[in-house]
Amino acid sequence: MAEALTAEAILVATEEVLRRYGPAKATVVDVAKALGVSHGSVYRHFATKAALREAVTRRWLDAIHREMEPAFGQGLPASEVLREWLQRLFDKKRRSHTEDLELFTTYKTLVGESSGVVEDHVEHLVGLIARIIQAGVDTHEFVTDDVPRTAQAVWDATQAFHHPAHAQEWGNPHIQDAFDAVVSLVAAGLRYNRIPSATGDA
Amino acid sequence: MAEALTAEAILVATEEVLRRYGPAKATVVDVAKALGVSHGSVYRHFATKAALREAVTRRWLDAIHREMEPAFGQGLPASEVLREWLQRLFDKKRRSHTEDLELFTTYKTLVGESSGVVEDHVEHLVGLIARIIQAGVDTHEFVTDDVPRTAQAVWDATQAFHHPAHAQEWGNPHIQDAFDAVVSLVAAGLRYNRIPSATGDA
DNA sequence: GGGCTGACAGATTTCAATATCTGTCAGCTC
DNA sequence: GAGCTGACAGATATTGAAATCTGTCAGCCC
Repeated sequence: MAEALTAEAILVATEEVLRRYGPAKATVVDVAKALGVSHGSVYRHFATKAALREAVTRRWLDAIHREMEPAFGQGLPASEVLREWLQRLFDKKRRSHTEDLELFTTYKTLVGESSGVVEDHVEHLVGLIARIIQAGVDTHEFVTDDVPRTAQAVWDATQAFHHPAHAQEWGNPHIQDAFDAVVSLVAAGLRYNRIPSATGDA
Repeated sequence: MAEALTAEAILVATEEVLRRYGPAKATVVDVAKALGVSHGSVYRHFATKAALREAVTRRWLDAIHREMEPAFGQGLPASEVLREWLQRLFDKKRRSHTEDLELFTTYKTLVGESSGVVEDHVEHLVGLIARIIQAGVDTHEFVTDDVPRTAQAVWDATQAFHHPAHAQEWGNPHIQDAFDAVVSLVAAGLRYNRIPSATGDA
């Protein structure tokens, strides 16, 4: 008898099957075949095919979280930490789009299926931006009276450089220049921004 | 004999057919039927079905251009003109999405088909933003050493509120707050922004 | 003769029959 | 008996034949 079938082994096999056949063709039977078990066994660990795909997506997004820790502690100004962080995120997305379009499309499909997981992912990344902004506020480099709200605004203002719907523009040779322009604009805004609260106005 | 068949009449009929059947089902034969002519006659005015659809798209986008003239000349600061302009654009898109989802989807499809027309459209709107920014620079309200580049940055930073790919988020009750936060951040950035040129850095 | 028609070829879409897949579960195996 | 198998019902996807659509053009009509 082989090793016991674990959820982890199923996830690894599912990733492999998704990579090979793509999200449209990958079936639970394929995953079971790759593991040398009956497909009924897979359902012992994951209630539905959707749950299995969601678990793969979560795994993938968690790996991104690990790579997106902000680069504090090198004496850089907060604007530079923010710029580097956004650049790192952009590079990661852009590279995975240009170098492995099929895998990118696969994950884009998965992401479109499990909105809850993605909301958690976005919330996490916006939280990291908030930490960077807070550091800038602490050193009086940035001005804002609502850090979480401003972090969300930075996220929203840079959608063109991380939201997969904009991926087709990432091949444009001027895209890095456009990125620099937006980040500079945002960074300048952070230095002097006082966002009026939800009802008021400047 | 009826009136002579004009390109204009064909465009009107095509819009009607698209509205009625949607982009997937609308055929050139349907358009001809609505006009009471043979479909061969339509091809006398438009070389292909794609050209016909593109002409409808252009017509629609031109109508938007006419409604998006900036509100200068009321003594408002440039930041307020910009804010009102972006709000007007956002409202227009959001309303057409919530009040007539089918038509919105139709135009989204058409837009996806004719990228050249859309590029012209975006270029026009970014040009309008540039005019607003230039007015702000003239009164020393804004600071930037590259107006067109900054205008593009404002456009890119507000993608979440006009790009159709983000339309599903426009129903979120907090979306207006998110919009205000981004516009405030951008407006603050315009007051103090010096975007480094393509190669340099701050 | 300028503009329109309608028949046509090839491309695309539809539809229904067929095959495959998902999710369940009784029973087998170690 | 904990974990796995494999047969099964209903849901979904595939396929290929038939129908429809696009784009052309010779000829008709005012």
